[in-house]
Amino acid sequence: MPVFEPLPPHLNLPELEERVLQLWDREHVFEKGLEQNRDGAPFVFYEGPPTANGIPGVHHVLARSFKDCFLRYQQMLGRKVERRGGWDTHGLPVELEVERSLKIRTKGEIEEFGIEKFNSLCRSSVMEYIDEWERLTSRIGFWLDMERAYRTYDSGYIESVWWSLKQIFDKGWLYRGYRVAPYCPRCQTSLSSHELGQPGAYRDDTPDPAVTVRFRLVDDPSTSLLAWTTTPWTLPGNLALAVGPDIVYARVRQGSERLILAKARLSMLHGEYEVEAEMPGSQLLGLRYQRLYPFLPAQADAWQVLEGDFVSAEEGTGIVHTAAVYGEDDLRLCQQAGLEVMHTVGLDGRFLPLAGKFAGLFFKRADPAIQDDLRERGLLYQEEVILHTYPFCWRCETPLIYYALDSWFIRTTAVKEALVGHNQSVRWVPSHIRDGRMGNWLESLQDWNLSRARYWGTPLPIWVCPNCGRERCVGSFQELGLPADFDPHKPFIDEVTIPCSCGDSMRRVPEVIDCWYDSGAMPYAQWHYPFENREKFESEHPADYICEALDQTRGWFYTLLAESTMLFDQPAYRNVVVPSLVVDEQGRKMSKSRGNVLDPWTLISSTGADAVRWWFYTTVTVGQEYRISVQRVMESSVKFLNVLWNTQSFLVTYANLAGWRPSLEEPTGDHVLDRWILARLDGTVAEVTHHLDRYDAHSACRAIQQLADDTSTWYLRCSRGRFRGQPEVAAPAFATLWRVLRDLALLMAPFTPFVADAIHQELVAPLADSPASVHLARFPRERPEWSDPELISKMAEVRRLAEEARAQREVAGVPTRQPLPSAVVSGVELSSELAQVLAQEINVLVVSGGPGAAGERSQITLDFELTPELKRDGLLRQLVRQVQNLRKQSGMNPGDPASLILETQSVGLREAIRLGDAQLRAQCFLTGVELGGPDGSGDPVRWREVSLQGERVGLLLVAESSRGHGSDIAADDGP
RNA sequence: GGGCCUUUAGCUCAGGUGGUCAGAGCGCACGGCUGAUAACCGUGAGGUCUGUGGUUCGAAUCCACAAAGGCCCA
Repeated sequence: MPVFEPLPPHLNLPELEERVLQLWDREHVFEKGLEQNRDGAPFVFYEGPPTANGIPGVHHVLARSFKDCFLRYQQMLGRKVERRGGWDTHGLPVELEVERSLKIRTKGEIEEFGIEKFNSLCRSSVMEYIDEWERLTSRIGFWLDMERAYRTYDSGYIESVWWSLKQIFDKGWLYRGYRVAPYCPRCQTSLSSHELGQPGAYRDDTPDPAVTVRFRLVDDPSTSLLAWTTTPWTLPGNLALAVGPDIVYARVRQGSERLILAKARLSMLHGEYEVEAEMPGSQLLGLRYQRLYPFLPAQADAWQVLEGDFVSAEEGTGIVHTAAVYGEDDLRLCQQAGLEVMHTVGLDGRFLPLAGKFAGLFFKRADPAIQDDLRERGLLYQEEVILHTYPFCWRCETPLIYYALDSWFIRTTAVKEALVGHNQSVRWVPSHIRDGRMGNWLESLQDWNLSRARYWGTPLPIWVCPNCGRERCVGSFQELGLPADFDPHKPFIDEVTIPCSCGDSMRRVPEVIDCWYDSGAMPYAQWHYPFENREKFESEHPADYICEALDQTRGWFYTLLAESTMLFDQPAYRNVVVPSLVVDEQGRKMSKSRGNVLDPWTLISSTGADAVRWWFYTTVTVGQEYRISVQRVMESSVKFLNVLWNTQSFLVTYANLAGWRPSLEEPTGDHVLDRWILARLDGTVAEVTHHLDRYDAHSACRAIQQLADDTSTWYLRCSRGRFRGQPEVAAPAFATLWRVLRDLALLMAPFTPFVADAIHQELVAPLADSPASVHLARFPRERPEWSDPELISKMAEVRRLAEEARAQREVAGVPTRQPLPSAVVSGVELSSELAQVLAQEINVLVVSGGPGAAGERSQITLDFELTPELKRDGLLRQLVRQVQNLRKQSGMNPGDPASLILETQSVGLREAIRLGDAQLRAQCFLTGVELGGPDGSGDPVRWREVSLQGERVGLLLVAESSRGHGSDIAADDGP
């Protein structure tokens, strides 16, 4: 009865993983792991909620691989690691999906359809692919508690969000204001950045008029300020001109008029001119000019030159025309100057009645009319057509208009310093994001535009009295007398009114909030804080660790930080790992239109999830792009998982053959190779721990891979003889290899949870009292008694000398199989054990030390003098090799008895066989060696003619166990 | 227009704090080893470490500028 389960000859990873999944399921390994660490110190992880209204892609596998490995690591250290899943359920993308399915495009159509029905469709749409998500999550081995997952549309979740908004409202940080947004006058809605990111939203080479306009000075109408704009339709709304205070301006005479513009832009003048004066922009401030149109009501501070930090002298005239409500800079400037801002164009994109002869004109159509008008009045200095990038509505292709809309804001700028400070305390991986992408974002922080004039979202809990204008922010359902299970979504919540102290009824504002606020609220809202779980939340916030892709910097990473700072004056997470993008083999972004999207299921079913995970960890450092393909993942898998599997397979084969059994006793490690590989193991444990504590999976995995490689290509290679030797020789080697593989499985468990557990099941499970899964075991710890840096560096030297020796053999034309009498090593002191390892590896009888100064590069010199005995040994070794080859090709297993019939004319070979008979029988598991000829069957597998040192030799191998039905053997898959 | 990242052999990528750092793997050619192996080892072809300046006794490594690609924001 073999101790270890015999292994299939080749590793079939997808199949193996399915078996491990069944084991986890059967043994409740996930639940047991949580239970086991119930009293451990919490390691808090926040799951960034995805939206399940689309199918998951390869990039989700990436993020989830990184999420998983650090959680498994911490759990193996004994920490209590809850992993509550969550779903992001609100927002415009959800609405757009439903709009598509209903084949409607505008808000009017939604309201006609009915908000209640519409929102109910949104609610189900958002969970449409939830099964798919759960299936993939489980298949890639990401352990996540999906049964208790939070959902941002749950009433309790929304109530927590309301609570938080009330905190912010009470601090005076929630206010109503204007904001300029790209707006589609046909769909009558502003577009989110998400929609602007849609392919085709921005179009290069859009032709637009570019006009240079004279603004005549009030005090001297023969002198004009020149301003340049590509949106003539905004000119009737002009309120001010802006100059840069440090830009140098010039006043020039041209014919009978004087013009003022930036000195650096004089080249745009046509015709002769004469510079009369130069001045900095600061000297122009306050200069008053005649307004172009009398449409807007007069106000004291309008139509003068103001200072604008956004003005540059690289385009136009260096003087910027400002219509307050049609540009972000414009709005800011006019508000700072205390101007009352007003629209000249309505929400339908047409000029308002106040616009005189332009009233009713669609804004784009007004361009030529306004140009004609200004030209006739002599105010147009120059006009041309330019090509530039301009945004269009991705739904209806209408050119967008930057338009100031009424909106609610959170005054994040009030806590800017705290945000910057808390961000500094976070460990970012890769580190540059902290001061780069995130740091810069915080430096140029704007107030958070919170409200959305949409339908499917958390309703903004602000009620306003139409009579007296009183505003009230509601922070709980109880305040409204609503039950806990009330559905607070539109349209239901809009029917709830509050009596106002003035006697009228307060009504809720119509807006919902930015769904990013929802996701940023998950630390507290997932626990319905502060209505429930007060202590739990307060003791576990901030999270130890989060992980999402790079695109979340200004998304979730920011909203978590912002809300946590405003509500609790804390960061929301201490460590954040940020994997970059997954792109195709050529480095291009994956997109449906390119047709280069790699389906995660295709990938996993051909390579296995562990291969994909390992590839993600090892291929590049976090932060770089992942150029993925099935082929590439496969290559990395062969390099590591396959090698490791074969190492295990070797142990299993020979341990079963020798009847060796594992025990919990420590390996004795007397042999230099055992001491060496244990020292390597110890060093690797130290290294991996060091890297994982710093959230560096890449370096940790590379160290593990190096150890696996050393185990296979040096430890095993050099130890093969011992494994086949007598029990007292073999046992320490088995014990050492077993221990290395066991600990490798532990080290790998966070990264390749399937293979690690399969190795554990194979090697460790035969022991009594072993953990039911590698994931219920503890992570290895350093063993100072194994540490031996000196031996590690000496062994590196031995490996280098072995290479040099092989190179010398090649030059001399003597194959490694031919034993040589001796080699002399100089420049390095080798112990006799190491000398023996080297001697065996390069096949010489003796390695001795020679002269050579310490410090100089070590060298080796081979002695190529052959004795008849050595020649005979070489011959015998070549014969052994041929017989072994024949055995393998015949499908025999090591240990299967066979007898050999051999035909040769060579006296030398006959002599070698006679003297080496015992060795030949032992190494090749032969029961008998006879001289004879072919059996006449002509079977090329059984009867083989080979050439040994120029002599023709015929070999016939007869398997003992299968005498009489030898064809069964020949039918095996062979070479 | 702004920010961040990347640019090292045909391909994929390593190279804390500047001084054997010019490397590994894959691929190719030739040879070798091997009863675990789709493995391993050796030799060879192939690189002005994107370019240009600078700091330094010395730079792939630090600084500046430029080019190409990617991402985010506008």
